[in-house]
Amino acid sequence: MVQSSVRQRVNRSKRLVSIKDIAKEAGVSVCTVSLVMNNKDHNRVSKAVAQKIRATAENMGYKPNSVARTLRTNKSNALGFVTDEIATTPYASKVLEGAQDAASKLGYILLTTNTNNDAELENQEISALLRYNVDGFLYAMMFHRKVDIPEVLEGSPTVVVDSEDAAGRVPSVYPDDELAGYDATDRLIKAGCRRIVYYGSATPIVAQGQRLTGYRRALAEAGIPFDDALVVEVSEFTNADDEAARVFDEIKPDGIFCFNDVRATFIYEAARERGVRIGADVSVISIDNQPFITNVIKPSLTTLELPHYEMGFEAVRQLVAILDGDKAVADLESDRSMAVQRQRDGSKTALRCRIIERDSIVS
Amino acid sequence: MVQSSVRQRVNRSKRLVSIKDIAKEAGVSVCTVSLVMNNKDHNRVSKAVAQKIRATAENMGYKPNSVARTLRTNKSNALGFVTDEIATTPYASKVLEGAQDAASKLGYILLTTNTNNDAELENQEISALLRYNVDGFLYAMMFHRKVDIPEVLEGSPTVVVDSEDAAGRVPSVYPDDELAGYDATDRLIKAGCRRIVYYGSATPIVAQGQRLTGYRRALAEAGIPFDDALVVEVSEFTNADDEAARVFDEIKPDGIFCFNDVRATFIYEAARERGVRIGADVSVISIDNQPFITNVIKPSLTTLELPHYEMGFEAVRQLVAILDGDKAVADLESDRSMAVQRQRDGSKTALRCRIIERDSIVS
DNA sequence: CTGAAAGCGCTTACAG
DNA sequence: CTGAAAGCGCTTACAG
Repeated sequence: MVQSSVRQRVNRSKRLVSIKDIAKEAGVSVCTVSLVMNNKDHNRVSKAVAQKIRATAENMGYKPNSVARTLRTNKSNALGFVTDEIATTPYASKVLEGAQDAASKLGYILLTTNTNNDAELENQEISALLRYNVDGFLYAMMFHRKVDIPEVLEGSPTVVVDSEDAAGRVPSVYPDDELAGYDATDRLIKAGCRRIVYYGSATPIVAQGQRLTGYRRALAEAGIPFDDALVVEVSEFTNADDEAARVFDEIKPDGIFCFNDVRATFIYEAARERGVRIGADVSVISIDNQPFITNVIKPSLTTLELPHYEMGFEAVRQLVAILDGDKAVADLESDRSMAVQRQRDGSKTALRCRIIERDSIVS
Repeated sequence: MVQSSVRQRVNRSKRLVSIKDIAKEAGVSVCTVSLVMNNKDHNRVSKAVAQKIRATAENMGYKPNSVARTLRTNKSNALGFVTDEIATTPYASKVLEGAQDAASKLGYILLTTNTNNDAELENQEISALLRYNVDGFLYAMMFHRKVDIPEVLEGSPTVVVDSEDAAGRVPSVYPDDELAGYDATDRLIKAGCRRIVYYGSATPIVAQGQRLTGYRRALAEAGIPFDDALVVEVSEFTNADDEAARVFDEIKPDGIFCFNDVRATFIYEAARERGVRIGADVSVISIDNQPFITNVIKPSLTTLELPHYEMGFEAVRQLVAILDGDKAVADLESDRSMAVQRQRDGSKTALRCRIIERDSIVS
């Protein structure tokens, strides 16, 4: 069936050079080699011997066998990355990228698995990773919610990504949706808006409540009274058109804060139909930063970016801190994670969303 | 720094129950247990003893230790998944999802890593996976091109995903771009179009050439003469607007086959400015199926979907076939991979792109 | 039908 | 400063 299997040499018998080969070549014992290879030779192995061992290891292209080390030490330097469903949202897979970068820098590798939102499969997959002796888990969700940590994970250090442990026990890294709501609203206020619609979500997910809270806080700070009539509950699949029409025909705001980029497209369409010019007659801001939307619609959409990459990166940082101590992660700092403001509350880490300025706000 | 580390118990000393524990409990030797656990007890262990062993294993919650097995057998049942850059294209991460599903069904796990298109980093990352004794590699690219397989991969069975090995040696799984060009053009012809523009890419990537070839084949089969003036070379970042204008003002086609959904948005914009009604006055089809584009623009865009999930799935199938033989993958069949038409040419597998019917073609 | 023994590559007390 | 020995959990000839 697969014809190429003939052509491609399957070299399973290949053995990498081992500590034993080096010991033989250098004329010492394996334990001396082990000491040197682990940099534990100070005051225990003579400089000359150590140097000779290092040289022969180099020459022979020695690479330590992680499997053997794991078996012996019960420490794999491997992390399990468990997702409910990869990439239902585009760019959510940036979480994995951030996690991979941090893991790589800290000397860890990632074993990834996908549970398809199926509890039984989830159990199986996690059990499989456990058999490979992973040191800990990233439990990564596709959007911000309260989750129950599966029982199989008990006993393994775990960090939740893009969600919060409902029980409040497992450290969780997620976007600061309250601050995002505040920042978005505040941006409109700074642009001179006084009558600001929150074109929100009809689904009571975590982000909806928190962004609304941030919206209210920004209004309060600016001395603008909160008006319930300016809060619109929108479902992408049912009332988005009608509510967008109502926003322009009845509410007539000078600023609109959209729950996400997809919802913003309905506002754009309604504005276009009415000849209302976004970025000139009315200001619009939203959350998500899906370039295929934000750059394609005219005028391009100012929006806040969810810190997917940063969540993955930060979650690994915290997990390794638990595993190996804070010193182990002290040197870890990425340019991209610099952009993130940490706001710690016990075991929870909320990451700030960066604003991406484009052309939908009146200047 | 991470305060939760205090609260969360790090249970590294925890040992899972081992074969030895079962042997002791059941009053037999470890090798007998091993035989039974691997279902190699037929005619070698008495039924009674085998059953007793199975029962105690069940009771004690025994899970075989993959690390120990790997060390002993030099077979890890782990695959390395190497990408150049995760998710520059949204939904490209579906490749990983497909790979994970197939791997899971075949009893494999995935170690994933990201090379950020950096040759040195790539080497390091692959070496790291090698130390974990992966049995083979998926070398997954983010779009269809000819790639050179890195030297470190030599000696390890490898399958290329969403690209072709330039040397033609390593099996490769990628989208059938010629057929996609044919299918898209043919769909327009079937809708009655006779003057069909190929609004293609200015960059000479593999997909561009192959889709153009498919476009020409469809025209030829329908007896429509090829006209060079109907082929437009478009860059998203420079001439897309101008060329879209030219399409309507000078070429005046009855059908437009766009290289991808992003380019289609320029056609939509130009049509709108001119009052040309897509789906009524002119038919448009494209390739990619980015729902944030295809469902949001009006009328919704008929497009061909790149088989990301299927490529990942199929690549794992082929890799495991190389590793364990065709019989090992005989039972593997996913509903989603059913949709794919296999067209084999030596070590190459081109997967057909499915058409997603929406409202941009005149009916 | 069952067990004793060796060994995969490594680390870690321990002895000298 | 260096080495002999045990052992992580498993599998695989081999002997009986």
